[in-house]
Amino acid sequence: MTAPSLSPVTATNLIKNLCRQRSFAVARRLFVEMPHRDVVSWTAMISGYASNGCHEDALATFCRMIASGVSPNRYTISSVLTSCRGLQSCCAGVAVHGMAVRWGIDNGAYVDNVLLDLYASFGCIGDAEAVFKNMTDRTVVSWTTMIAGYTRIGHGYTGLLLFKQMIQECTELNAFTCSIAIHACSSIGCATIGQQLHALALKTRHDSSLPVANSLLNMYSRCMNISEAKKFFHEMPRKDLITWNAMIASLERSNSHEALLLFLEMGSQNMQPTSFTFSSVVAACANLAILNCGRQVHGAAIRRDHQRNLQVANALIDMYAKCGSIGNSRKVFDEITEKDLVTWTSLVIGCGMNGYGAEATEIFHEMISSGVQPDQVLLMSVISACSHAGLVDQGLRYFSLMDIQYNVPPNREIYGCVVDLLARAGRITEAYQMIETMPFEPDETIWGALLGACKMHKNVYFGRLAAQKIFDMWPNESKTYVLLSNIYAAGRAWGDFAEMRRCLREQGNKKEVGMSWIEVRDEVRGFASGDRSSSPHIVLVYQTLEELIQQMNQDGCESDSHWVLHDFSGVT
DNA sequence: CTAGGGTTAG
Repeated sequence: MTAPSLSPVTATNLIKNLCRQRSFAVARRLFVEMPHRDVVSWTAMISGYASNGCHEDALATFCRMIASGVSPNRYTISSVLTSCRGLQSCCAGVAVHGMAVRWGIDNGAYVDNVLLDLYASFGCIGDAEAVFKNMTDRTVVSWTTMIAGYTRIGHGYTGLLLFKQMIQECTELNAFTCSIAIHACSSIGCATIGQQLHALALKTRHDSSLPVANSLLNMYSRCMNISEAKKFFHEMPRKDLITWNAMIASLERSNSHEALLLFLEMGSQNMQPTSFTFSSVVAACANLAILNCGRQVHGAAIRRDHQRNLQVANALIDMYAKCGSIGNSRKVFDEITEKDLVTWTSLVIGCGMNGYGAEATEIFHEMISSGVQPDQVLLMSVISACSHAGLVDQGLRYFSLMDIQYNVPPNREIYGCVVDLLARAGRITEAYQMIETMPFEPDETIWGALLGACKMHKNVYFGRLAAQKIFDMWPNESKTYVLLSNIYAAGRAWGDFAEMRRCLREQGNKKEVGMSWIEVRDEVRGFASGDRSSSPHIVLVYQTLEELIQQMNQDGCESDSHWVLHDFSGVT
């Protein structure tokens, strides 16, 4: 059958179905061969493209329609606005909005609802708000779009206020709105509202919707403790991939070992892991620094062709770096064709933490030459890499250039990093002056960096000062007492040392022992400093340590073992 | 011929 013999209605339906099957070429030929193309057939073609992700084609078809003298209607406008949003083109969206106003077709809830989403997703929440206020026929979609828009830009609380207003105005509540409201609640971490929303979901029976249940699971893991989330997960009558991914992602943040166990269980339930799953599981391996396991997960990702997913690849760079296998980080990095800022930052951080400061700066410059705009996280990583590699002056140069050359204003974290850079290098006075003159209130991490450096460089004067500041902010932080007492010990200020130890004992503030672990063949072995009973091979370990220290001393390196004794006496 | 939802990373 050829196009001319089809009725316009049949041809339109056919175009719609062909687009849904992604047979765009056939749909287009059918459209072109239609003897008479009215606004409905043009719109069918545009919306066929728009609702199947071909936004450029939708926009181009819209332009041809205008050029051929056919006026759009509200259906056309809402389809083409969908594509403007899909192309992330605020300009195109504003232009189409303007045309709609000129043609007098900007009314109607459908057009307004797309406009809301368009403005909200470009962060122009004020424009969205203006459209919303002028709407005479707000639907539940309008409310939901606004709540989602506010949540996306980090104003979850405003979103929840709108939700409350919506309920009061008796707008029907559906599962869409329910899940986005719960999401808004997770984003601000409010457990009380979260429980109220759970009750509301139960009352309205929307809890049986999987998206609602999944956002409740996410809410429990972000607003309450992980055991609540686990309980909810196990009690869910139905679970889909998103359910498993959400649970694994939340375990990755709290207990990476359990995340790996759940990943295995997911496989035994015949759920196929997605890129989401792999990025969480790779991150879990990174947290545990277990290289062998990480390589196996990498292999599993390759077998399922998820290693090309950018988030997975970025997680792999981080994982290899944290496992000390920076060469593999580089390999993964080199294979990524479309790198984003996180890709570059992951490698810079990886180099920095492995002591490759020069390489970190090289990669940074490579990124700048390729035209990517850096942000505060990246500049902090570069300065931190310089700090850890002892490239003090280079780090200071990046700091002084960041505002004028890279258009990145330094934030408090970056000032903290520079304080650390100076203090670590023994330039304690300069570090202190930096704290005093910076445009931010120093927090306990900044004073902590100074205090740590004072310990390293045995500076009693500034150590006492930094510790005092931290006591003012965190009176019960036993770590501070330990650090300061060690500084006193180093300065032979034994009276002060004894006083600090007395405070520590009086406080009775028992600190958890810092554990470390190492992967030996297929096993992970944990150990703590001073622990002489955790392994049958511990005698051999200490013998080897002694030999290393002797070797270091022979080579002219001063070993600093007396700190170890002070650090762990009194802290259990 | 038209609109809104749940899970990932530095």
